[in-house]
Amino acid sequence: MGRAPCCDKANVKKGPWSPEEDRQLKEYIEKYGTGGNWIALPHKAGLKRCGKSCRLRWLNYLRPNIKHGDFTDNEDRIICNLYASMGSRWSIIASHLPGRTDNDIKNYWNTKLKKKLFGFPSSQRKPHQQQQQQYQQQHLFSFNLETRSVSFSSPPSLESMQVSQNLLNPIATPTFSSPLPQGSMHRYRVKDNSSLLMFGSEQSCSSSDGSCNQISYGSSVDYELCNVGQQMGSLESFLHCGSEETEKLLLGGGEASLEYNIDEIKPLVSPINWYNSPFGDDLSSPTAKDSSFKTQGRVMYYY
DNA sequence: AAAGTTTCCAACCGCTCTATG
DNA sequence: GCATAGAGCGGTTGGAAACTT
Repeated sequence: MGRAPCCDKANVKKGPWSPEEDRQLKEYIEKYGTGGNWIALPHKAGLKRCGKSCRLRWLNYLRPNIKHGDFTDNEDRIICNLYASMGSRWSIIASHLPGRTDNDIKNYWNTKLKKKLFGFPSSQRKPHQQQQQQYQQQHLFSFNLETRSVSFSSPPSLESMQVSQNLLNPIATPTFSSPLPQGSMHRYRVKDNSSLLMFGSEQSCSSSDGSCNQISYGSSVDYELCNVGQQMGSLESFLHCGSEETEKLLLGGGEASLEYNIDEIKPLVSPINWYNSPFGDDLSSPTAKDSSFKTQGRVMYYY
């Protein structure tokens, strides 16, 4: 047996809110508050709406001091920074941007900021299927030991994670007091004894119909790597070093989290575009289909 | 000018978490 | 400890507006 619906769906109004409904809801909440019970609120306020719908309307649109549109560069940076460290935790990200709602930030990320970051100008439109195909082909990431920068083209699958774990000697998963993204988390020790932490949820693509579920992915380096690479690559300068600073950044708190430019954040949030393959764009070569790791000079490629 | 396509965002859906009895 | 209800969250969708052909 499924759970009971939160309201009588047959007798509630759906769709866009009218100015009159807005006025009713606003007046009621300003006078009586929510009473801690959204389910009962619409009836008391004389609205034929579901409680959840009222809550959403109030939180995302009617409550005081809500800002809409025109995100500043500084807000962009904060969003990217937090997305890089914790993924799509929109409510937490919103809590760092006064006046912004999780829904607003989520929409902004999905429709504008992601494209801005990944360099898709709005005029460069591609049919949906073509974009999807391109995305599926680029299952690559590279880790540059010299610059200590990590570039993701897309997250590895769970199966390939296991292959890479064998080859890279996984070490214990570190514990952070800050919230980390949901999904898988892996830490690898690479050739020079530095280590790389990866986290995120998986993308699943169906070979039969070509459809893909959305992914959420991030990467980070741990304290050890921070310590050895303090002055070297963009990742270290992004994350800083030392437990206190790192935790601040993972939590998105503190002044330091605002000091980085978009280019530094790009490699951390991007599932595409920044790999550096010796095969160029020829991803159809037979070797590219092998599920194995190769090292080429200082750069490690994943196929 | 019309038709087709894409973008954007408000709103919905369904799930998990938490409080309560 | 279990069941239930409500709150909150992230993902998805519908449709209007904007843009392209």
